[in-house]
Amino acid sequence: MARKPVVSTAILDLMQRRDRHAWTLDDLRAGLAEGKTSADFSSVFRAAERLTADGAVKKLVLDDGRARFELSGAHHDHLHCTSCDELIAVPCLVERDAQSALEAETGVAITEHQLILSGRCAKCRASDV
Amino acid sequence: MARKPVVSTAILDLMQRRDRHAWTLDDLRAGLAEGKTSADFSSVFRAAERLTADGAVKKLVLDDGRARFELSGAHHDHLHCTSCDELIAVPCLVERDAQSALEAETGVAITEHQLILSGRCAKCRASDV
DNA sequence: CTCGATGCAAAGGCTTTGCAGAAAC
DNA sequence: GTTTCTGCAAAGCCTTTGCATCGAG
Repeated sequence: MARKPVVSTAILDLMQRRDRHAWTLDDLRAGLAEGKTSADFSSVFRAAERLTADGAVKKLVLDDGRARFELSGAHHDHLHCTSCDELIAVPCLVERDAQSALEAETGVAITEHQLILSGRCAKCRASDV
Repeated sequence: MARKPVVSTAILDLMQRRDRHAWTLDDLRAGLAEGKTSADFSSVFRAAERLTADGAVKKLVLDDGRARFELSGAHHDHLHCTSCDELIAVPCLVERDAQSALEAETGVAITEHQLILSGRCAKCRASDV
């Protein structure tokens, strides 16, 4: 390495410091901009891409077509509030036995899954009527 | 209605006739082009959008950012082959009890979920090495 | 000097929209 | 004539890439 990956480091730092669970590229850029290490969008993109490849963060894409990044950790599923767009981590709800049975039946070697539950969070339901 | 929605009709017809489970907009356009009613991309887009709103088809977005459309029917989950990109319908694998418990705990009113299992299908695993 | 990291700008991929023309009633 | 559907073209939204520059070893 001929130069420290300033942006990558700042992103990890940001993600660890803040409470937010999942970040879009723009969230990350905005977050960095609030601090000392503001960065160009493409730099944020490349840093996030690299962190994903390195396994430090995980990327997931929602229906809106935008990617979200979260710190790596134990597998979990997600709850997405369709009103405020918040993404909440929840324990895995997929039946393991059924998944195994499915592999046997279909011949597909399942390597991972992504479950996104959608609804309106308590906050949003309380706020408007 | 002052005009028959030719494209919408052709799309439904196509989806019912062919074996394919999920269609991208481009798949639909190509499929129509093979038949008599080829249509412009925007027309396909609007027809699919309308069919989705009417509940005739369901739309889902994969990690690649492209939307797929499938005929409406009983809820099911999906198995996505990362090699050949095929999308296979499979029975729902989400634990209902756990989902209910989650609603109670989080206060989120869950309206739907989308589960996509990823892996390589038997065909793809057999074809290379 | 060398190599990776960054910024700027432009290109890509897919979706979405504006507008005028065409078809059905 | 009125209404809705279509095609064409253009704009949008995010993501991705090319290229020159910069900075640390």
